[in-house]
Amino acid sequence: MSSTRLGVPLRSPGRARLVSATSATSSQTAPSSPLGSAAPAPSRAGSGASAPRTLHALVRARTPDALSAPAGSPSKRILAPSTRVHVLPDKLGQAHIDALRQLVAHLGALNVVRSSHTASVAVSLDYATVVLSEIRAPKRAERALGDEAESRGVPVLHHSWLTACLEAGIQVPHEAYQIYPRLTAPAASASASASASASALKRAASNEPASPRRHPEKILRLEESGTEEEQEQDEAYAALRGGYASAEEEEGGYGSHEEGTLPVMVPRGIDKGKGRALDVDASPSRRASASPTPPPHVVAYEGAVPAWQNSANACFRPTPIRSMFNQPLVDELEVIRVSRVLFEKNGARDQHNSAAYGRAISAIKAYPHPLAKDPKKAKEIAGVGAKIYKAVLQFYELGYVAEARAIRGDQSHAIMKSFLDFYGVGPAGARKAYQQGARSLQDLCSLGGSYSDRLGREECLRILPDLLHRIPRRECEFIAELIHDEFEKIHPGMKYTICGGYRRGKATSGDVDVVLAPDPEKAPVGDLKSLKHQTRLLHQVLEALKKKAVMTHIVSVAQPSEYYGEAIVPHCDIAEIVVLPPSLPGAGADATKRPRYRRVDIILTRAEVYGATVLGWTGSKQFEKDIRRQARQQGYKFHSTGLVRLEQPGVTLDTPQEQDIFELLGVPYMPPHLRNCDA
DNA sequence: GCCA
DNA sequence: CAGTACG
DNA sequence: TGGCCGATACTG
Repeated sequence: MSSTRLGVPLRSPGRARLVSATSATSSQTAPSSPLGSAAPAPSRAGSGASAPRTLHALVRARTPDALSAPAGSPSKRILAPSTRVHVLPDKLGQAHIDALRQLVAHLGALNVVRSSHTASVAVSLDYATVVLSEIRAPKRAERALGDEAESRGVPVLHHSWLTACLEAGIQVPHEAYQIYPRLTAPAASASASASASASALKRAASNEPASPRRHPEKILRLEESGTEEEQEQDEAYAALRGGYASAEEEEGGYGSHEEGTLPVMVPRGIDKGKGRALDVDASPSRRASASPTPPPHVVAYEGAVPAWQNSANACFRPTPIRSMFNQPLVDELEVIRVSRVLFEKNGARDQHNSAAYGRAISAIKAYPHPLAKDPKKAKEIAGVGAKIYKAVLQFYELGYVAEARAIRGDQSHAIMKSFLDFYGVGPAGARKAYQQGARSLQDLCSLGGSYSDRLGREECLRILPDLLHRIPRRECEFIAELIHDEFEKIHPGMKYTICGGYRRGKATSGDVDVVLAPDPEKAPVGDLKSLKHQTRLLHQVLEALKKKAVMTHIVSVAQPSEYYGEAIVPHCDIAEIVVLPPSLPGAGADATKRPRYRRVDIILTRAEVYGATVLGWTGSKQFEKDIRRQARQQGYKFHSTGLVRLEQPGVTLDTPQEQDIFELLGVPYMPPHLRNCDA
């Protein structure tokens, strides 16, 4: 392993691929894979004569091509893709079993099929999240399951649950169909319709209510990293109350952050009162010292806040950090979205499924009325279609969305979701790692690590846990100042903005995004003479940061293309690095606490496109996607190196300020605090 | 999954 | 090329 | 029914 620590090679150690890592641990692979275990439904029995006519008829009637469609690309996704179904053969004819399996696949779930070699029922039950049967007697079901499965608590449902889901067009709660374990509340007979016993379902579900405070995935965290999340939630709840949160200091040594004092922003569509929002701009002159007075990094935004409008485009809708009205619903749908991300394949339209959820979630988050009062209003929200509308109704009828609840209860989902938090691990990597038996950070690192397999296991375990911790605002500012100072030494007269979640007002950030450019206002040196100078400047600063032992790793330094066809186009110079900041000045007694490694993005751009770069790095993700869509629609293309007209590619328009871009695109200026369009 |  | 990152 | 952010950029 090349010494990546302190001796930072300008060749990046890279964001390593988990996939390509050492293939050591495969011992525990077998029974834990959610994917590898599933076998496609047998397709031969398409016209099984002895199969119950009703079932086949149902499938055929609603989706003519369902039976011929390959398992794995369901035409309707009604069950969570993480649903793994085992069909108990008892009392069911083979044709009936096959039909059920096809229905399972059709609904988007996976069949768990016991291989003929391992005749053990227990083994295949190990994969299953649900068992289907014709049996109606709990005692018989228990016997059929065997000891091991029983201890795992996989519920046995009557198979009519499947057709109920198909009919409803959405996954329905399974309490009414559950045979074993027997529910305390007398569940309706298996054939009863789900809606008939809605109140019973409510009771049955009450032991697992949809609550925004549930964090099942926390189990996986290495350290006690819950506090930051809670901090952020406290802030959110304070915002909901319209009050102030007293943010307890958790990140000792770095002073307290004060985002609890952010006032609630009320879009004019809700309250006729004059919209007043805040902008966050880090400028060295407004450095935070103590915090009796308003937080210095928060600058009032005095302009008018755009009113809510029912646009399918997030950039037209003011969206605060948390919805004051519908956040629990947003959180519920987000669970489903993440599961779609984890399971989406590359080939099908699957890949846009999660994006559709993302847009709907964003639209609901921005919706300025409580849907609880009138859930039917949801179908009028642009971005909410037939399917998600059903989910909304279900949420207010039952208190949860059945699919989301099922996902929450799925341990494999929780684990894979937690893998996504690691740098360099995406959906494919998370799936693969899980499949190979990884269940923890340690496992992940020994599989090859997310962030650099050159780091090796030890280094990996040393750095990655730190990177999971979110960064308080105060420290974001401190780090940005360190970096800006280095730029000033080499090229005086630079301005900078801390972008990302920080700029959107979040209490903590996953990393620090610093956008810098020569400031024409105050530059004694003036603008950089050329893009080459710009690139060189960045490298000089990196060198300096390395010397000072502030920067410990270079993740990557972008070498963007200089050409666009014939034309030379301007680019941003981007460095993704890891820093180990010295303790904050004034940390006092708490200075004993060791600092953490932090991810930092340094973006060096030109004054003429400063607005575009800041806009592009402020987010949120959904906001960026949608403002780009809007740009397309208006005959432009936008990205963080500038705005260009489609007719004249190669000519980058001057956009020194964010407002310039909003204006050109016909979008009302949205202050950063209202661009929180992701769940 | 949603929409032009 | 797929996978991932970056908002 | 086609398109969904970026003529992103990097790694293996």
